[in-house]
Amino acid sequence: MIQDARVLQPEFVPRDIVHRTHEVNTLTAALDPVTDGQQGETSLLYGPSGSGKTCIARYVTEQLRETVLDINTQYVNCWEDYSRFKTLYRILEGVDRSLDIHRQSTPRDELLERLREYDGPPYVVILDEVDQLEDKTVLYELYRTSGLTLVLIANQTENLFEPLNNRLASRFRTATRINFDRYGIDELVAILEPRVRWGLDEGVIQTPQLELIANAAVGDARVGIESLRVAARRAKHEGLEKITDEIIRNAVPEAESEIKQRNVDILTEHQKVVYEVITEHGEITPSDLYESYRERVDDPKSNRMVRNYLKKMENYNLVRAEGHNRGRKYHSVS
DNA sequence: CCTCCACTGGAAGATCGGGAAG
DNA sequence: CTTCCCGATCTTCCAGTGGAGG
Repeated sequence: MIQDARVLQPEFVPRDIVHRTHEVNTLTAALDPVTDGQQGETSLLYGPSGSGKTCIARYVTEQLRETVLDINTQYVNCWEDYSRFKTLYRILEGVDRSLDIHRQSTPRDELLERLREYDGPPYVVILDEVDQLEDKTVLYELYRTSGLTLVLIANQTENLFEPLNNRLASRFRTATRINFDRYGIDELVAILEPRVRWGLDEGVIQTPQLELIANAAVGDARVGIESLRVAARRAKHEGLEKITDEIIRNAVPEAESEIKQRNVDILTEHQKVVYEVITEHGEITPSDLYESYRERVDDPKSNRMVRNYLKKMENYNLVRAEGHNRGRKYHSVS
């Protein structure tokens, strides 16, 4: 059934990109100065999740690494490294300058200074989920660091630079903007096909079934690939020769709930309680929510802290907030 | 229409845990 | 050992806001 499970991982970057050629070319052009040892243009990739932003960014930098010998690249997921310190640390890691910063008591600006001292070859840094950075000023600090070329990735660009003051924000608005749309059915099928070819035994799944997946994934490649993986795993588990339509119909919702479950797993105990209260009620007002939370835990956190938890869970797409001020209600996500 | 107040989210400072320096 | 500094987490305080309910 399964030949190479790596190909079915969402992080897998294919050798050839058959779509998004315009996006690839635009990003390649923005990074072109790097091939002459210069600093590239800052670029900003934006669009809905599963539309190929991360994949394209990694693909283009991979290509650069193959054609240009003298270059450093690093991928930073700001969702995981959401603080200024963690982001800077990860970037230093990419040029092996973080070795002796295992200690936490380094002077406040040591990390940024080290980065500015860097005088090696061009350094391309991908900042994924950049809208999740809680201290956006680090963007400006990085922008002003010579030798660094930034590739920013975000879901939407609406309020991204709002926390920066106007003068700084306007600099970022001149970045090369690359818009990603949702994949169409045919495109999604074409993305799944090579993964089927390399990842699965021959003949276990046919094109019409890939269309089923593509339809259900509504343009989200991550959901599509995850669904394919779940379907193959299920078929293998049931000892089937082929992936049936029945399996696919169940695989897509299961893939979606697995993606969600991964986010639930990383919540703290208190956050999980808040999450449980919301899912049990389906819809609840802030005061009722905090009241229930208080009853369920020993040593409850403050109301303000629970609001931070809620914000975080909203970002993780685990809960939905509706209404403003007194009309606010928290919903579970179906 | 107006008023009120539940709710949000920024700011500042306290606390905690951990690692380094004295 | 103590002291100091760090990031991370959390609390306290509060200004601003706009929907509920007269």
